[in-house]
Amino acid sequence: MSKGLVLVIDDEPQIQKLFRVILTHAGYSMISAGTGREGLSELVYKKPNAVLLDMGLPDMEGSEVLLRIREISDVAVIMVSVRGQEEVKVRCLENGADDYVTKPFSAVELTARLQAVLRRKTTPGIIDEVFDNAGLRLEFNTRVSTLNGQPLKLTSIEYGLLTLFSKNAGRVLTMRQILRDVWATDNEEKLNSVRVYLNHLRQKIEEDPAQPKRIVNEPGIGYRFNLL
Amino acid sequence: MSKGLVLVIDDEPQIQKLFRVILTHAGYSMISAGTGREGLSELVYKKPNAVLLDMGLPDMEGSEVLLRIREISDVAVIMVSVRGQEEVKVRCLENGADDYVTKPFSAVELTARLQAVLRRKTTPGIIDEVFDNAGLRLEFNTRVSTLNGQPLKLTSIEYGLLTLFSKNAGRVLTMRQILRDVWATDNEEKLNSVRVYLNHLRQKIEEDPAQPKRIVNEPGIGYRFNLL
DNA sequence: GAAGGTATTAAAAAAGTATTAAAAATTGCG
DNA sequence: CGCAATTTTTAATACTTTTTTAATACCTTC
Repeated sequence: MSKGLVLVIDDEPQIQKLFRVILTHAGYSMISAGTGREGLSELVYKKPNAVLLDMGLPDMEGSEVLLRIREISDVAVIMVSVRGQEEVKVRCLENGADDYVTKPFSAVELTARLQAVLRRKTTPGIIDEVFDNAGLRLEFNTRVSTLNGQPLKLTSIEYGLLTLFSKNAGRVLTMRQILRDVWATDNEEKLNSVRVYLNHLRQKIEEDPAQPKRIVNEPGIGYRFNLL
Repeated sequence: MSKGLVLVIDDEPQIQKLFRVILTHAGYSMISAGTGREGLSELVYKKPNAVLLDMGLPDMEGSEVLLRIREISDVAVIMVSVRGQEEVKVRCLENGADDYVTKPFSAVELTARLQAVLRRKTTPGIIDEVFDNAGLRLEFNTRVSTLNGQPLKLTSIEYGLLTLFSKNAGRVLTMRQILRDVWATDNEEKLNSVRVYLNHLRQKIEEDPAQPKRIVNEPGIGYRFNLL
């Protein structure tokens, strides 16, 4: 029994082959498309559970394909890009991509991201009343937070930040997304504030704040909140 | 088999008739009295399970009758009043009335109140009308509050605040929620009043008002009422 | 080892809260 | 009705905490 159907949109045959090996080995079924146009068509007719979308396609930009996908579907999309091009990744994440992987990537990394993204998409219970992971607990209705049973004293912004993170655990949030959600602004002058507060939060919830395991930076993109 | 005997004290024959229809239909037996004096007499000799007491009687004030009743009996008493007269209702509740209905009322409303009151009176185990925590006690029916057994003298607003808090123990209430519930307004100019009253309440219910343990502030949000 | 982004820290600024007292409004009572 | 007592509001000031700002140090990658 397949774990799900994955559509790979990539024009390089070797990469296609690589994906096929990894995905089938991990228990997924895979269909492929070599162009953005073809990919969109496959999306409509085969209704895959997830899409792996290469940024560099012959007929159109990956980010353009993403926009078209989002016009018609809420399917899980993982962008596949080469190193660099951070601005593009950021734009894609803000335009609704669920995650991204950078070539070269390992099989473990890819399947882990895929699994995480699928779980988030298919579990409707993310509107949960409590977040609880490895000793960190948030009760959203009472606004109580604890770490290993001890009360966590959080300021209003710290709480907002942690709430945003916990509701998007495993995914990368761009600085802009954080600013918009917590500060309700697009004003880039507040970027420093985000960093200061991430520091505060790390001091409070990381075992070793100098070696953060939960709130990790994705250089040039933003931050990822990991489940432990 | 009757659900119980109800004494109606009211001087208007039509109202008497109305009560009789409603009560007998709901399965109660009913006796009536047209004056306060007559009502008290009936109470002594017939020992009803509940009394419906009209506020406007020819010989004496309803509140006066209530006081006389309470001198000799613990019977369930529901006051019947016309709309308005809030102060009178409050005073009656403080003087031991179990509930009140406002004319005009529906049959459903009356029988529901009656049933609730009788259940409370006859099953002492039901304490959902009481808040009790670490020496602080509120009886919502009678509007009586005590701290370590000593009567707490609360003003109307103080009582409203404390009721709101006790019914939302453990969760943060925003200033706006407090304003809406206790002051019935969204007018932000009243924010200071909330602070002044929180101060009053703390003086009355906190062991050390300078180091409040029950009513704690969540800066930027509002206040949390903690159970001890 | 320069450049770009990131982390850390401390102090300044802003926002929010506590407390007090007196004025205004309301209520209870003769 | 009108006085006295109480409750509620207003306002001023002191105080605390949060948030921002800004300067400096730190990594990583090329």
